[in-house]
Amino acid sequence: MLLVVMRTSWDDTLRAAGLRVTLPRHLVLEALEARPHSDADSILGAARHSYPNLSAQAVYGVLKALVAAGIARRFEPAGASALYELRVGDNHHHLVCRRCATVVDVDCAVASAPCLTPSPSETGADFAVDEAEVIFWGLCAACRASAAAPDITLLTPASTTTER
Amino acid sequence: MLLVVMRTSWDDTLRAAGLRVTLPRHLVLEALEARPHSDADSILGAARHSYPNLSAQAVYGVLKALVAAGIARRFEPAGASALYELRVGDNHHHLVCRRCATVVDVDCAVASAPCLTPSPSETGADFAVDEAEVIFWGLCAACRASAAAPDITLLTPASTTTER
DNA sequence: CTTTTTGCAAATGATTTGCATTAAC
DNA sequence: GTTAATGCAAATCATTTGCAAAAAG
Repeated sequence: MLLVVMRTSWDDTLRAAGLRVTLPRHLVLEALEARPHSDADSILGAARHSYPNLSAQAVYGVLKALVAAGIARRFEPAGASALYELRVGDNHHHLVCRRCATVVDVDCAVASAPCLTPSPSETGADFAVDEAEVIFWGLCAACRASAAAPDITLLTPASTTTER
Repeated sequence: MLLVVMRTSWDDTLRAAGLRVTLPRHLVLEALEARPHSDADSILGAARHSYPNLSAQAVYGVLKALVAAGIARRFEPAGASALYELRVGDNHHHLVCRRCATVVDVDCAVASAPCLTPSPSETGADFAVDEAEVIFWGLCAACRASAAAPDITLLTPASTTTER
């Protein structure tokens, strides 16, 4: 294996989680730090710059391990490939541009125990909610500006090929 | 094609949307009415009871047409297969049980123009939000009762095979 | 009769799985 | 030395696509 300088706090994060420190893991974490909301494929691409032999399955494996360890979070806004991010446990949500698919973080609008109260009274079902996943769909400023072009594929919840 | 009685309001709904009235479409609508939050496969199974020759692609095609026409809504909570429902345009959200995957509708907690305001002030990004997709994760009453069993696969946002 | 839908088969794309090899601790 | 991770190839699964035959209006 290549001899590379890999000594950041991420290594400690991995150890703290009981995970072995490996180059693939280090690179995936670095890629995610540089570009939050990346999918497995772009992480692979980024990591391969410094480690060409890295396999796709290794990336999937690393991501699964990170998510299981609570180091990373996985979400799947557009239905196609899943996205990952390292901001974990702060109950933030996402803003997704229907045109360019850009994802932006948004802190939860509500104060403390945010969206964890789905109008309990109205809810006929007795659920113990522990997490609220929120995705705001819309158009970012840039796309709104150049929104002239008609017949462009827009994103909708859990879909990739919807015409509007 | 089989000769079947298919004369409900759904036919008018289809016509109103400019879609031709066909048995497959009628059956898919019926299946969705009987069991909201179904995936393509269970819809296929239900529809085949009265029309054994129905193909999976036909169901996908019908569902896509219904969604495009605004008659059905598609969402994908657990990452695996997409779910469909006929409640459209009422901005309601979903409660999903991590254990049994049951999906329950919840009316939006906020009053009128609900979750369409992702703390505009805090949001650095200038987005024009037009829809908020909310999924509440938790455990339903039944699953909480029998929650004794350890090491059971629990669902998490956009994932199907996560151990907890 | 014209156009939309279906049915069938094959193709895609993201992600997972099995297994031998290799690197971490 | 053990055990956990990686690399490689093959396998899954939901969903889509291409095209000819059948049905709707």
